[in-house]
Amino acid sequence: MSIRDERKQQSRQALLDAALALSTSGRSFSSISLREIARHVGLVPTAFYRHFQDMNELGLELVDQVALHLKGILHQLGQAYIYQPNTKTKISLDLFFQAVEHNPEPWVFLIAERWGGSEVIRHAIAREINFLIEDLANDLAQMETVKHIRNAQDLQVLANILINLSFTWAMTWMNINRQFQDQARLEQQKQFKLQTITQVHLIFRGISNWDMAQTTAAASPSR
Amino acid sequence: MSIRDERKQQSRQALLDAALALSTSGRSFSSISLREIARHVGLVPTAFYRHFQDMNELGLELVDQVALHLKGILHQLGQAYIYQPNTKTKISLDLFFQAVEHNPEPWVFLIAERWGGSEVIRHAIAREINFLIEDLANDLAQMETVKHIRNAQDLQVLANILINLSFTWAMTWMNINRQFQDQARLEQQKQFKLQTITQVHLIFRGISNWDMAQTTAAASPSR
DNA sequence: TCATTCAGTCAACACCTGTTCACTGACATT
DNA sequence: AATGTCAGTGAACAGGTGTTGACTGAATGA
Repeated sequence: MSIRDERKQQSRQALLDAALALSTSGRSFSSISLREIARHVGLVPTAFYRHFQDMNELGLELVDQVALHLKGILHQLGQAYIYQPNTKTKISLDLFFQAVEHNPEPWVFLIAERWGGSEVIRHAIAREINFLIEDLANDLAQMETVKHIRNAQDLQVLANILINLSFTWAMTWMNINRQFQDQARLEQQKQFKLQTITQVHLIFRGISNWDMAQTTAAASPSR
Repeated sequence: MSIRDERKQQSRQALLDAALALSTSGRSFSSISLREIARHVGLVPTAFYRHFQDMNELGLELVDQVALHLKGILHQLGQAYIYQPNTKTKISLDLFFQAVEHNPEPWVFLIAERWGGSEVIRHAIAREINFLIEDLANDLAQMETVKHIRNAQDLQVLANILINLSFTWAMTWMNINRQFQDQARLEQQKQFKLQTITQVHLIFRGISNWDMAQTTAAASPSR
């Protein structure tokens, strides 16, 4: 790649990063401005147009990048769970919370803008979440606990529940880390972890006792 | 109440209604303006200040009103479920979707602004959602299926799951109604209903086989 | 070496925003 | 009937916004 193209790519990515950072700092994507992003990168407003036609185009690319990242994390978590069959739920959830804490921005963006102010972005996110659910369903199919569920629809329904709940977990976790400090934070974290563990246990207890006779008819993923 | 106070109240409520309508029409609360709301009501921008100090104050009142409405709907659904023990899950979910469809705005507002662009509103919504979870937990305590769960924390965890999933159901349902028409819509609705029924069945199967020995320690509601 | 491409610049535009202040006039109080 | 209250008005402000068009100058390719 030529020097010029490389520098262009850098600016482009800087704009994307700035947009992610701004729309993740407690404000919504639809309330941050093109000028603000450019300013944050150290560019003049009009330079924005050299990279994106408008904020929607920037937003769509952001959805792509963010979804790709989450897909990687979730798959990683899924594989860790599968190949360590004796792993307790607690350890898996610890890994999850750690991943969220280590790089919160993608989670915040996807979850906040899922029902956010931009139509096209909501569409794109719904699409990506369906892919995440599909991926998770595929990972789950390899699990011992779930081996008796051979209906693809039922697996998707399970993945659907887990993905949607995990979004709430992620946001709740980050809110705890924002609101509390020191040993009060540790206490809150502990209590919340206990709750999520109970939730997972409850769901997998439902799975363990799942009746094969009672399966869903054809069903498409949620949007 | 005097004539003047009554008219003031009317204007005030008109502002609240306009704000709800605008922030529910595909845009976010943080991206609608004070002037826009006043214009929508037929008032001059400065008249806004006769009723609210700023948009945050308006937003907080909106959260109150919306949460009160949802609390009523959810309690009604809970009671209907309890006092008709033979009611199938399907009928309960039909009632739920019907309620959402009949008055979508409160759902959209609460769910979209839950992770939206305003800090104070997110706080207020988190608070109200905790109340909704508490209320639902109380209603659930009266159910036959759940009679063997006497641990208050476990009931709250169950209510937590149901509330959070119901939010996704509500939004998904409304998206289906927006994107599809006629018999394509009916088909999508049918398929999605089957999915949610499976979700509920899965969770309550987990509840039915809940082991009393394995209960959570003290746990506070999610924020 | 010279002409071309094009990321970034600069100035200017029309428009929308929140907030101020003094003002009006229908209702309320005395 | 005289006085006070206060929801709604109107003009004006400083500042932010998206988008335009013509420009500069370093990297590119012939």
